[in-house]
Amino acid sequence: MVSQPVRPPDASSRDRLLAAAAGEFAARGFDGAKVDRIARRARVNKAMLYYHFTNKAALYREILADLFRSIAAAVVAGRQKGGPPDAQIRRFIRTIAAETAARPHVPPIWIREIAEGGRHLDAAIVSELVSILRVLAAILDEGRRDGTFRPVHPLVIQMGIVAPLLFFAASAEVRERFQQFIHAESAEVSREAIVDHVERATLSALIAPKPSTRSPSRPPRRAHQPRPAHARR
Amino acid sequence: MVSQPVRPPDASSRDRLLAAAAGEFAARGFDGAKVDRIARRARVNKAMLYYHFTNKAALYREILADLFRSIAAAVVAGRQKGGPPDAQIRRFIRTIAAETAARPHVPPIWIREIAEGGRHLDAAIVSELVSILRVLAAILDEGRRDGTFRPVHPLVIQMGIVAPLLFFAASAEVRERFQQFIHAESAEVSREAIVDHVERATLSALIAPKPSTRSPSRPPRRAHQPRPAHARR
DNA sequence: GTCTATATTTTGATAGAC
DNA sequence: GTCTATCAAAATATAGAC
Repeated sequence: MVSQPVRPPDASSRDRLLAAAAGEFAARGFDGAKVDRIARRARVNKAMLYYHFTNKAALYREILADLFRSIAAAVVAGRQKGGPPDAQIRRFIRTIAAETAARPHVPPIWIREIAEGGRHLDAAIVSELVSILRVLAAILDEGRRDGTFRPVHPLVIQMGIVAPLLFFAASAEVRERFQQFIHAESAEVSREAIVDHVERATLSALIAPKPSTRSPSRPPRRAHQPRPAHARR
Repeated sequence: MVSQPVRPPDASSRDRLLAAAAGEFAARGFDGAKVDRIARRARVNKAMLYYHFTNKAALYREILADLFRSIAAAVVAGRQKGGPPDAQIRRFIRTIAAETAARPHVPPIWIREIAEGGRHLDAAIVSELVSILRVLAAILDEGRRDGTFRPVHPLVIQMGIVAPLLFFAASAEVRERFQQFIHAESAEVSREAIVDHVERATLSALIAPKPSTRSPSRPPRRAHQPRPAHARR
């Protein structure tokens, strides 16, 4: 049952194709990515691509699946470390940030899938995405029962966290490209600055207001309450 | 100097092409959009597209330019209404939200441009984007001199605001498509829920902490200070 | 597993009549 | 301004030898 010798038969062509494809898909999107270019980038003959993968779409789905699988795994692992809700939120944020920083092709691809209406997502992939959301929902619920968090839509919080992180990472090229126009007032932004802001913004939006304390120039509006999350199912 | 009769000579083919193209580009991206499909959607002969526009790229740039021009205009107009910094931030957020809600093709296109590294942006378009950022920077600066806001990178705040709003709007299709998988815990989210959250999160992250008050489970970390924004230029 | 053709389809773009 | 017909390039995919 030892399926393969310790060192896989050939770590080269298939893996190189995957790496090259990830880069190409990230930079150009599914339709903009060209099979010839992927092969060339991988320094592999184009026919090899069709030897290893059914077609362009299958190759893309493989990358998508792997991408979300690993992020979901990291998030789930983080959840298991437990701790107080606000610390868990911070960990959630830093996990996403770390994953996107470690693999630069993630943000553009993720972002594009959103814009694309999830046309390339299949059930397996969606289930990974869902498990990310479920972790967050669990943390939020814990915090709510705890009394530290106000009740919120997990999806809203998800977007508040994930969107800025992805945008920041994905926009590196635009920012650099038009640095000259952005002037000094906001030239380079460090990765930590974003992560910090997302942490601060998310948490302070989540923290249930102490009955006494008031924010300076206006009393905080009541949030649109989501149904208590137990309605169905 | 009355350039044209009250009713423009023909509101049809050109405008219909623009509308159809906006939809197609939003749904498929530049490379995924097909000229034939745009023409068909506009119920116009394909040759007409090339009569009105130089080529696919020019058509796309026209849409991009118009899109950012109108958002920038709305934001600048909002700025001129003045008021206390936090109210201005709220207005900024609601302006962006309103613009994206009014024109559903905006979010996907905007998002895609980020992922694309701004490959299709020309100087004119970038200048509109910059003026949006400049408005925000001005508000933030006002708030900082005011003592109500802590010093921050405008771009960080921009992303914290714009990214979730765009994501929410652009993800409508994905969310609906996989509603079944998201379970009840976070089924539909109202547009106001997001806008509310973005307001709350942004403002509470911005508000300079009253020396006395402390957030519950951990003292707020010092932000990574940006250089005071006066260094160069 | 790898490579050289090559088949096939799709797509952006234009010529030229009306 | 509008349409038909058509071209030429690009791009996905495969056959088949090694």
